[in-house]
Amino acid sequence: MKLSFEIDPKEYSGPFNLDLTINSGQTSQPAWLMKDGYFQELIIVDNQHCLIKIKQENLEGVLDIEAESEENLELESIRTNLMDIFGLNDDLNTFYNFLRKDSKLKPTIDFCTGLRLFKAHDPFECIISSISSANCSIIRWNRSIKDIKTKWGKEYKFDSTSWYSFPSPDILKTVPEHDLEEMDRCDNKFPDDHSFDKNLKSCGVGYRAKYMIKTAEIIQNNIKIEDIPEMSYKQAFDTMLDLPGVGPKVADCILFYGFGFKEAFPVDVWIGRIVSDMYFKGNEIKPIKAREFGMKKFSNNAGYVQLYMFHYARKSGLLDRIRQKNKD
DNA sequence: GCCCAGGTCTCCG
DNA sequence: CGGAGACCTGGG
Repeated sequence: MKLSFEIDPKEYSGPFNLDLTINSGQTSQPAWLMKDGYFQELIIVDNQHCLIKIKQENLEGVLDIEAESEENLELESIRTNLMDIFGLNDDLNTFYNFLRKDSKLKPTIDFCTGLRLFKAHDPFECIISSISSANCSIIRWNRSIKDIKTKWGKEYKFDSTSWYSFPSPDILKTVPEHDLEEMDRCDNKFPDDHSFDKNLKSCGVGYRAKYMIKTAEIIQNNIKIEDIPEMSYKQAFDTMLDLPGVGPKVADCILFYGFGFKEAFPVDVWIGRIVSDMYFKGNEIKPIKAREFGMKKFSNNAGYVQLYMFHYARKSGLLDRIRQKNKD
């Protein structure tokens, strides 16, 4: 099934910059592939995998969307999904009024106009990729996620291009952790080239491999992912903390980028330093304190403020100054 | 070849 | 509870 439709700016409140939203380095998922002028990704709609191509000709214009799937899908389901993924239900005008009331935050608007939450299209993938992102470079964990998809995901072909879904918890919980385990499982029927590369460590995830397998198992056995959005923030946070490889920073990333909890304030070293610089005269405060500060001060806007703070710091030169200061 | 970045876990007081 | 050190890998 193939269909195309548009989303009109009248359907959402405030500006939207698709390119900025996809490429601002938000920690939920690798950026969507840019090809033939469209951002493209395989997403899940009504439990079906569906290839989305989306384009924004100009910032005031409509979004052009093409969708393709093996089964028939409701256009309205796809629209609802995309509105959710790109934060189009968030009222940016109201948010900007909030930013303008804080002299420290007001300047972020000019650097971030149209930047929205880029929400994960698959919450389980978001949980695993957030675990792989901890203590790891963006390039490395993006590559890991791609590897995991090609090794254990299901293949979908559209226009002779192959797309791979992210494997479900019941698949991921059974994958071999490292090459020795993979070898043990193959009953001495070695591959011709004697290479063992269908194990998690071969995807470059390092010591996080065991966390991911255990997390997949816990989710499969003890957690209903669809219950999480119904929980209070605190309850959801504690649920995430029980997963191995998930600390406060990763938990908040999962809650904000994966489930859309707006009161989460994920603090990595950089956000910690930015908060220290903007609100504590450069006196370095501990990440856990920065988190408490952000949640209290920004409440339901905390997630978005974090997003805007980081992008602003990158573009305004603040981040470079902080970097320089930390070298001395 | 060596050192560094980057959150979480584990261990120790 | 708070602090210190280990953890895996890619890049400079």
